[in-house]
Order: sequence, then C-alpha cells, then structure tokens
Amino acid sequence: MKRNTWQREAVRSALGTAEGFVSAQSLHTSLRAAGSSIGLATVYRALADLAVEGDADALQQDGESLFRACTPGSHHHHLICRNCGLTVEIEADAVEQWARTVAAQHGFTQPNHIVDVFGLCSGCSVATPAG
Amino acid sequence: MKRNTWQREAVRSALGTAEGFVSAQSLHTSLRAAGSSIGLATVYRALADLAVEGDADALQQDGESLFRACTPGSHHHHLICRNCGLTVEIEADAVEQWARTVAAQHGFTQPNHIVDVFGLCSGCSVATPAG
DNA sequence: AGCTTATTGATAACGAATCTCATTACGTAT
DNA sequence: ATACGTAATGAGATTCGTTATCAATAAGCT
Repeated sequence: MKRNTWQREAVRSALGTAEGFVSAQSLHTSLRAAGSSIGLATVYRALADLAVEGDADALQQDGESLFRACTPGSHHHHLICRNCGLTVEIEADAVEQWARTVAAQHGFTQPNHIVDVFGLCSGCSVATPAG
Repeated sequence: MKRNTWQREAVRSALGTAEGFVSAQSLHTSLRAAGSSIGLATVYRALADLAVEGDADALQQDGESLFRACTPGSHHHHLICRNCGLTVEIEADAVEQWARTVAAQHGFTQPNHIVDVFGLCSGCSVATPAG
C-alpha cells in the first residue's frame, strides 16, 4: 500500500516552487537548507514516483536527470531557457501527428517521442550577446 | 594542430559499421575484442570530437550517452527502434519551422531543439506483442 | 633525422544514481 | 487510544559512466 509522508509532500511542494527544471541533488540541497532533514535517496524516490504518476516531467541533460512539476494528465513539451532555466509548457498537436505519421511511414509501431526546445528567454536574450 | 591517428579512424570506422546507437563503452569493448589496443579514454575523446564535427549524433538514454554515425552537414532527427536499435534518419522541415515559430512566439531567441521518435520497427513489431 | 607538442592510455578521481538494511512511522485493526 | 504489519526512510556503501592526471608515445613539420 502506498503511504503519504511529509517527505513526499515536501518534494512535491519544493518542485512546485522551483522556477524551471531542477536536479534531484539541488532539490535535496534546497530542502536541507530550508531546515528539512529529508534524505537524498528519498528525494530520488519521490521524484521518480512523481514522474511515473505524471505529476512531474523529466529530461536528461549532461548526464543528469532534471525534473519539473507539470500540469497532470496533459501531454505537452517544453520551451526551456538555456541560461536561467525558465520553462514554458507548449502543446503541439501538429508535432504529435507528425511523429505518428513518420513512425507509420517507416513501419514503426507504438511510437513515443522526445521533443524539447531550448533557447534564450527574452530577458536572457537582452543580457547575453548572440554567439 | 589536430593530428590524424589510427585510433580516431578505428572509432570512426567502428561507429560506421554499428547498426544503431552505441555507447562508448560497448564500442570500446568491440574494438578490443577485434584485437585493437585502443584505450577507453581515447574512445570517449574520439566520439566527443566526432559529435562536435557533426560526423556523429548523440543522445542520452538511461544516464549514458549513445552515439551513431550520421550523414555530415545535414540537420536531421532519428526514428529509433526501442527493441533492436535500428535507426532511420528523418528530415522534417515542418518541425524545424515549428520549433522556430514557437520559440519566437514566447520571445525566445537562438532556438535549439531535441526531437527523437522511438518505437518498434516492423520486424520487432511482429516479434513483440503489443503492451 | 630531429624537434615540438598533440595524442594516447592505465589508472585515479569524480559524480550521479542505486542498493543495503536497521530504524521509523503510516494506516489499519483491535 | 494502543498495538501491529509493513511501507518508507536515511546514512552510508556501492555501482557505473565519464573525466582528469600525467608520463610515454608518435604525428607532422623543418
């Protein structure tokens, strides 16, 4: 049976207040800095659960997994600022259909897809020269 | 100055003969099994170089980087079989434009994107029951 | 051939993520 | 309320992919 613990709620809450995608390690550091006694392994476990339940999105960058709270139940992708991590959820039916079509055209079944767009948000575009 | 070594060529060649995406570790193992004395660090370095030069594509899965030889100079994405690793290069101007448009709509500049489609190839679809 | 220095490779070091297992505490039954 | 079974926790050890170290090697130029 699945139990409700304050640790899970702390992770869920901390993930909700984070601006963009966060690593398990940095989330753990934040929680400890805020006075929590939560363990690192528990943060990893809670994040994995949230991702499975659909309450968090995950992406892999530089060999580490990053997580972010997301609106549950809806399939969407992300527009992420390379500089500050600001993230916008985007829906794209056109891309969903394109993925299905391309897969079918090559005889592939049960298609999945990974679609993420990175860039510099308007604020960081001003602060950072092009290059 | 950049130098040409038989090690680089061995990695390039081994990557070219691989069916789908391969990890640095497995590529190293293959090369050693074939009698080469190449070192693991060199394989990592060569793969990183190939990726930078645009002669190899990279993707991250389960916390490890996978590489694959690709047609240089062309921007494209991949349709990858989850089961056997068979990979098809796909071009999609529509997706490129969509990514640029979405980024611009939200004030993002210098857009990048990660787009990969996973599924079961026709062969594996037959062999593997749905689910 | 000689020289400069980029490259190599064995190994150590690093870091993210997982495993271990004794302890804790959630949820239910009493 | 109290007791109980067991899921969950957490400190530390462990695994595993990747990178850094550094002496030895060899590529490319003169």
